[in-house]
Amino acid sequence: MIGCTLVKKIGGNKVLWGVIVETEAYSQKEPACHGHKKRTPSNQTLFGEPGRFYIYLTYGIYHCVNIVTDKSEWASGVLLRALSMPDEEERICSGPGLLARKFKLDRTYDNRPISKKNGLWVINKSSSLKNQKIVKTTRIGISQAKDLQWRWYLQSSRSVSKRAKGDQLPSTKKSWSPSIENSP
DNA sequence: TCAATGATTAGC
DNA sequence: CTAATCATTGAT
Repeated sequence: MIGCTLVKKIGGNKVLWGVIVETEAYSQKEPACHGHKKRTPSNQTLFGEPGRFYIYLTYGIYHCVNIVTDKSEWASGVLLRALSMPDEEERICSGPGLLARKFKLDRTYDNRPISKKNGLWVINKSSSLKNQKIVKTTRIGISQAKDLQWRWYLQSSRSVSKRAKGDQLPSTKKSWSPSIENSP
């Protein structure tokens, strides 16, 4: 999903968009996944059709946006952790809660299929990241299965929420940011 | 390190 | 029913 553009329709003919630069994977087979134990009304979207948004409230304050993956009856998804937005919006979506806040996404968007018709969709623009390095590392903010390296981020992006140990973006090097190429 | 904040769940 | 937990964030 890294390099894909998340797009939300806002009002008549305007859209809000940003490029996904950080993600995490979750699977029923490991204990950090919401669907690891059992299917409930709150996590059922995760067990449903792939290609839908799974959105939940966390810590009472923030929402997190996921894309359901794999197959029905098997809980798995990708958490969108950070977006890079055009121009002056740098680091405004650097964390899953901030991302959901900026795009005003909540439970009303839960279980919606990814589609332009529904006002929230994703476009594959990952070819714009040609020759760009993707860092693979451990997930953040979980208490179980901390060892799995199921977090990925675009090394050259300043919008990544938290960098892996030892991975500092040199101030001399120009960071990656979205261009017209990534626009919907 | 810790508080804010509320839905959800484990346990009785 | 109650207490603990939680895929977070921002401030210290």
